[in-house]
Amino acid sequence: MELSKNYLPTPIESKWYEHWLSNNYFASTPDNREPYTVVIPPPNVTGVLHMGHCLNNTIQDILIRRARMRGKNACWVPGTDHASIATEAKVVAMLRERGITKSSLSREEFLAYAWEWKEKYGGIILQQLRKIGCSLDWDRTSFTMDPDYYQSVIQVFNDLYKKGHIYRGKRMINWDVRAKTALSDEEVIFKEVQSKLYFINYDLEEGGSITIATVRPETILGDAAICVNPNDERYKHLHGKFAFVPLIKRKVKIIPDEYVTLDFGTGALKVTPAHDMNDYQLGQKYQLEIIDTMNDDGTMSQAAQLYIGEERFEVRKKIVADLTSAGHINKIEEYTNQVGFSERTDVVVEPRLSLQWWVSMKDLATPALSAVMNDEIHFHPAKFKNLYRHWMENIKDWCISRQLWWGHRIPAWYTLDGTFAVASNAEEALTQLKIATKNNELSLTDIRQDDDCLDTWFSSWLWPFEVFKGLSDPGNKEVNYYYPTNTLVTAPEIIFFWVARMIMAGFEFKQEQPFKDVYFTGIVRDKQGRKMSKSLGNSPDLLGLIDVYGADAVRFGIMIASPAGNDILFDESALEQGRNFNNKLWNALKLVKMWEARIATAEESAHSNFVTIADETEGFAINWFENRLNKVAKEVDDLLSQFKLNEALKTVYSLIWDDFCSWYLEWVKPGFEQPIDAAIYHKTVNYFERLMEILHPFMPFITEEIYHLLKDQNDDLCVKQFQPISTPNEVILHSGEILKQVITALRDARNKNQIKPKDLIQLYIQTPNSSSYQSIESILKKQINAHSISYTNSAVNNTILVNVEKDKFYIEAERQLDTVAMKAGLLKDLAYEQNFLVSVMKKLNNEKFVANAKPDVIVLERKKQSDAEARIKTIEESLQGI
RNA sequence: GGGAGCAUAGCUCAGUUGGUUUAGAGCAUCUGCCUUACAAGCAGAGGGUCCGCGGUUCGAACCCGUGUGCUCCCACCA
Repeated sequence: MELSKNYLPTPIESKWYEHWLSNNYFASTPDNREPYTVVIPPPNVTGVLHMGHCLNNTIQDILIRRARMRGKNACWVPGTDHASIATEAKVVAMLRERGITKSSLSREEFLAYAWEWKEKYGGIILQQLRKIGCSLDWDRTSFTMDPDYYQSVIQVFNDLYKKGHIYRGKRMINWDVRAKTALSDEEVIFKEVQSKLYFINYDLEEGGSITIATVRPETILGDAAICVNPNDERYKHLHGKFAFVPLIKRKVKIIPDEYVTLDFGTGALKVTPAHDMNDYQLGQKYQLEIIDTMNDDGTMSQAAQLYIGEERFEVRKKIVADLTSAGHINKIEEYTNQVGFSERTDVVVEPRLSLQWWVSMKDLATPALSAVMNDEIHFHPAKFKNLYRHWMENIKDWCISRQLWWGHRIPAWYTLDGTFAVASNAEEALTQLKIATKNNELSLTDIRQDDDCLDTWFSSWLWPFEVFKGLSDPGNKEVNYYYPTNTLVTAPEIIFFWVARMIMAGFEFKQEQPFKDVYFTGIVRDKQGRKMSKSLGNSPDLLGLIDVYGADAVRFGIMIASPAGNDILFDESALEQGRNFNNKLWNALKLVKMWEARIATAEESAHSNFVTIADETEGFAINWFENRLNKVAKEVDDLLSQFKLNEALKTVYSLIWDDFCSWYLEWVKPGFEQPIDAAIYHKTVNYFERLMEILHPFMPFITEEIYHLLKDQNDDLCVKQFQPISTPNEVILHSGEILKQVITALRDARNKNQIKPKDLIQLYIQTPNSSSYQSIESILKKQINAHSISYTNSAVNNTILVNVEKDKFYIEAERQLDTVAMKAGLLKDLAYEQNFLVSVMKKLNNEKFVANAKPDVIVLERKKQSDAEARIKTIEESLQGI
């Protein structure tokens, strides 16, 4: 079979993904193996695959594939999140394009469109995950609004309500006065605008006046107090005194509170609890009256007393004029501030108080905090523990109602007079309401369900157990087997939104932690360190990149650039490195396939010049690489156990590229058009297979392909089990390192002396233990292009001298020697060694060091000393010879 | 404003409890090679005041203090 010049990923990737799927390799069912479970952080149904997903899911796939190859029952659950805000916005936009406004539709009609949208676009991202090779158990695909899941969310709401953890409370929301709807924070766009800061005099009850500063003079009609900093000397005498709101003469108290900054405006703040978040909190603290001076369309209400029914910005102009004529305007300054605008209608957003549903978090947070602090749940990297602790210790209550239709509708029903009941369904609510209102005549048509739906996170916090129907079918076989899950892989930005809440939900509803390890990925940024965003247009087209470089190269590129716990600066050059690595593997395969065609016959093997595995030299190469393989396999395994995926990949990369390709294959490579010993060939194939095993979790496609091309296989790498790792022989490994060092030093000498690569040299070795070199002679010859190697007891004249450790090497070539350069090189080496010796002797001559340092440290320093002395002696001898 | 984190080669990062490190890797750079798997390659090399200052210690990239610069999260200021 003819192999292509370069590796061509596309057909190979689709071939193997189909093959794995048709063999059900990704499907998991409970059995007697140990489970390894990962639930995907469900992407939004609106999502299309971007770099963040790619990183996140590549990591999960590496963990899952490794677990599968380690004999675990690996189960990776896919799914999507209904993402109420994002999806509703998409659906509204789609309707707008069709000329339909949301307000013209009933809830049922709107939801029909939303489901239509979800069915059409909601699965795109899951399809895209197949492209990057994710080995997800597709039979388990879940959705946060599946019928059972939906019911569990409702049940959780009821449960928390019964336990007294859910309550109703006021909250300031973003109100769009044109669309007459609440906006989510994401839908508010802050723009810098040129405003005016008005300084307004309020008359004091005891005479005189106090001046406050505001950019919204129309809201003074809702003022309930004036607040000053308690440490502000200017106002200390006014604490507890009264002032009058201009125009309407409402009497308001002057209260001291730390909230007020001394150096802004006049240091005196008007407090308007109905129209400002912070003022609302001050109002709560001091039990101030809440005067809502605005209607839902942005006009002034009855409570304003003045300008009733007039539009807010008109009122601003009028009230400034009226205040001026009444002599209350002290001054007006230009002022630049940030003002929120509605994404939908571009009108200025009005903060408005409304009644919302809340979860009290203190009790839920307690077990969730200690689980992480006691490392029952391990955070990787651990630095996120601090952040988590700080947030959990200062946890605020969670507002769970959203003014949206797409989501889990809040299971609360109201009578006309506002009496409400929380229940699983309308019938149950009716029963409760009949009792509450003492009205047995009440019917289903008299009660109305809450219009709002629940925060998306109120469903996704159940994800780790509800994907196994842990609540809808409690104690079922699956949840008992797979829960708690093993590893959660997610971005640190949702540590509070999602991770913390899943931990709370796990303890609250399953009495058990949801996962054992949490791996926080970095944020994917562009080359300049900017976050990837649609508006910057700096997110690359991932599917396009996969087409160009192949999925394995994309996986490689993103992982090699992704240090644990740090953000990744994405650069296409990393993908090139991945593609080049693919080619390297492919070419190594081609070399081995060439050998396959030239395996030595019995006669050839009997030939006296033929090298076999039994020869010392080839035996050394085989022996060395086998040990090297075991050594590095263990390192990789340890790194992966510590979730250092990026270091693990670097280590495998270097094992394959440097140790296997650059050293080992060159060492065992037969001479030009020579056959290869069968035993060496089979060993090589076996090593190559093991390398493919180790690399498979990172680059599944090419490794599977090479695994099958190497020889006929009756299994697939995807489900193969890792071969056991034997303990490496450090002595052999060390000899290998010395050999590499000698080869490199001699090649360097060739380079520096401008000996052409093709020119053969004659090498003389001066060493006390020539036997150690005799066993590697033919490798050495091949690697430095020498026609012969001999041993000597004294310096060889007219040669290039190279020192490695205590041994001397003389290169004889048909070239004029540059003794000046050679001497300079040796002097440089000598200076380095002498300086090194000085630093060692400084320690050893220090009595305090000898008295205080650990004995093994001193032994070490003494060895450094003798080694350095020996090297200096060698160099000095060499210098004398020049 | 409150909190968290980071600072080591041109870039991205390793560097385990302070001592085999006058500091390692990959990428980039430079030199020489179209050598019979691979020029998307091979061989080799150069490159660092471990952010500044002070301290602890026999010994500091590592521990402590301080200054500077950057990043993120939360609240965003009338």
